Amino acid sequence: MWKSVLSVGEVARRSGIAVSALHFYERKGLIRSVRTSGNQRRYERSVLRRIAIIQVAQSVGLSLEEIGAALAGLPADKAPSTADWERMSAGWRDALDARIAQLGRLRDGLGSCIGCGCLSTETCPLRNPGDRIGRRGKTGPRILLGEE
Amino acid sequence: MWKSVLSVGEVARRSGIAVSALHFYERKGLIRSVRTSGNQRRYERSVLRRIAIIQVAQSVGLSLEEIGAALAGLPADKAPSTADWERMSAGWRDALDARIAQLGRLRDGLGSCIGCGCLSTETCPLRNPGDRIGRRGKTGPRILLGEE
DNA sequence: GCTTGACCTCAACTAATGTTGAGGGTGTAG
DNA sequence: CTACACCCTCAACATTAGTTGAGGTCAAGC
Repeated sequence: MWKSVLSVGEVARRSGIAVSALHFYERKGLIRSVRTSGNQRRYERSVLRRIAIIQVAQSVGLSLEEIGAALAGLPADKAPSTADWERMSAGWRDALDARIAQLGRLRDGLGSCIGCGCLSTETCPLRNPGDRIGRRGKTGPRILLGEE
Repeated sequence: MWKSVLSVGEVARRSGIAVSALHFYERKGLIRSVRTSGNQRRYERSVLRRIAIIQVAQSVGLSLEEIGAALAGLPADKAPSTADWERMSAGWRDALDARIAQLGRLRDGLGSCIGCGCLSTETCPLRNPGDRIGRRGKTGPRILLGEE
């Protein structure tokens, strides 16, 4: 017999995400589960795809909130369509491009300042890059992408 | 008369760093001050250079702890030598290069997967990049650079 | 000498992304 | 039917990088 639903432990093993993190994602609304009569979580297989997307998006540098927003636009308990995935990943690729360009500018500035050591507030390109690392809010983790 | 020392407010204005953050950096050992008879902080002018370095290093993606370690190797209350700066910034540029390359691989994977939507755990390059974003510890903010 | 703005410390709070542990229920193989 | 692995909730903790506020002090101009 083929299992059509998965327990939280099975999802954890298959996805490499800790059970506690799966609970957390569920609280945040990123994934959903149904419950057995005994209140245990059971997941559709499509949750694995959803988790895969979450992992990729995290490695791109998105916050869970942003990922949740992106995920909210697609079917909750079916695998996303190719078009859905295409739209999301294309946007992320663009964001990555922007981030890469930004880091490139930073590196070039660093290169041109090596040996100069000026760090002049006025003239040093490193001091006035015009694009410091973006943040969400004033505190918390730095994110990888500039503001969009 | 030319001021040889600066109050915390002056440093804040000149560096663009909040007073509370300067206190914080001091607690973390990144910067130092002397005190007046009335217990107020007074900074050597060289602290501005040090803060500039901190800002650049943060925009490169280093944690304050890493920055502190790098800063620990150079004179506490003199401006760092050109050689000091050269050594630090060269290392950071290399780290940036590595990070840029990593993001490039991620973007390429994203590009090749757009329209495929596979995300197969086995075969999808996005799922097995071999270089997810580095972290310090298991929790806390993502950092921008891979492990070194 | 007094007022006003700048400064002091310390504790508590923020935010994101989870983990850990206590205390107790579930499900299934034998 | 019983043991044992697995699952549940909820609260507290960890980490980074700070901010905010309360309660009190310092310094400088008038």
